[in-house]
Amino acid sequence: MIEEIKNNYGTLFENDLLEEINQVGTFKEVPEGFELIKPGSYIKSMPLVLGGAIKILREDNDGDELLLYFLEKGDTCAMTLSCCLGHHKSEIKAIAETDAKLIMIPIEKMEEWTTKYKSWRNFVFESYHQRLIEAIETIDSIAFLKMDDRLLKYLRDKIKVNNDHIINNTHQEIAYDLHTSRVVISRLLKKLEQDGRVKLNRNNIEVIAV
Amino acid sequence: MIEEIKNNYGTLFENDLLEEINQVGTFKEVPEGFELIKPGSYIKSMPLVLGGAIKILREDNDGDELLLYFLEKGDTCAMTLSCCLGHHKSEIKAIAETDAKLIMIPIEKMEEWTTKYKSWRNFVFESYHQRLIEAIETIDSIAFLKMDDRLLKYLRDKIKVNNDHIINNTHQEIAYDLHTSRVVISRLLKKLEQDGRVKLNRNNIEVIAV
DNA sequence: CCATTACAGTAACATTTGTTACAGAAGATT
DNA sequence: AATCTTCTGTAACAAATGTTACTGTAATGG
Repeated sequence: MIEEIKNNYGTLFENDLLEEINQVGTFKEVPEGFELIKPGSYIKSMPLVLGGAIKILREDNDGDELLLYFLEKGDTCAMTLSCCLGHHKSEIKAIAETDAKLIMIPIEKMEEWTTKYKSWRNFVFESYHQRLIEAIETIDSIAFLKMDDRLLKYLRDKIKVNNDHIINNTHQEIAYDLHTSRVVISRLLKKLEQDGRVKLNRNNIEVIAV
Repeated sequence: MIEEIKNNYGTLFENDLLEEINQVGTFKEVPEGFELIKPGSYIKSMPLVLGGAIKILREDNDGDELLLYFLEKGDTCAMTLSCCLGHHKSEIKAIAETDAKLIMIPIEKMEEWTTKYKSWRNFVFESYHQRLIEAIETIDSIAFLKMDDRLLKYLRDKIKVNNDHIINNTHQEIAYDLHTSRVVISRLLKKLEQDGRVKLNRNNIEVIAV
């Protein structure tokens, strides 16, 4: 495992810390679609992403969803962080977007390392900063963009995290992520196809230019 | 000054730290409407709020605005924090919502204290957590609520931070904060007045029940 | 006091987004 | 092959929000 940790975090953390992560962390491999965090649950360990992508969603009381952002390798979930450190409940839902590899760090260690390792502290601060910025970018999208541009941004993000120009999702699934209706997405995708920017198939969207 | 610091942060910080804040912090009093942070600027000191309220806004490239959240006494601005610690540019705009009292902490001290004081570290983590949650609540509002409910939430927040049931703003100003048009706000406020929930005057909204 | 400006009210209309309903095609199941 | 289910396309319509234009009235400044 140590090799994979070094690949992703080697430049960030000192050797002592890498060694500790290797000692106390639990390696975890999850399949696409696996629910890592349920809203309202308490979290006892924090994931460091080694590979694959994790989708972070917000869910309202009616069960309506909205995609907040994706985590990729080298990332960690700031919400989980703060839930662990502050002993708050989870405010979000996390689903494996692709098959993913993680290391789970027990919450006691996180607190210990915060005191012990400057690099860990910086990592935690930097993670918070990144997530706050991503949350604000999400706000930008919803507040300032119309649905057509939000869809384009979504397609771009999907391509990036999946590293593939083919998006294997139904229109309904996309509608959930963007918190709109299936018909709206179908309508906009059709428009994009007419403009030659995507090619639509069943369960599958081939992105040509977004 | 030390008394005011103790009033707001006495339970949070140990005496040594309070003393240091008193030593190195600069007391600052700003009038309502004062622009504390411009988007895109670099920030060299971090504000701790002693009194009054600060409004944190997001601005897009066209100059369109959206209210993110308010800071009150005992709060600090997580975006500023992370800008300082990570030496990033400001992503937001901060305006004094009311006359406000602040202590400005030089950025070098912040980093020093992060190593030195556990209470400071926890404060910083807790601030990040709060701001992340507020950002997510803002996302909830925009994504899941219609404009009428967003307006109600806005009125409630205003009452809270100003500690006054009279809101001294024009419809246009409210429209800016919620990123919509003046006509829409006038329309919705009129509806609220007809329902007996507010009383409308020039430059001034008397909130009865929201 | 008069002229000017800022603010609020309202109507008419455009646009965007959401909803309902239905049809046909693609897969899956038996 | 016949049936069933899921996914997509489309039309028609409804609701929410945004835009333009014009009004009257309150406040302001000479």
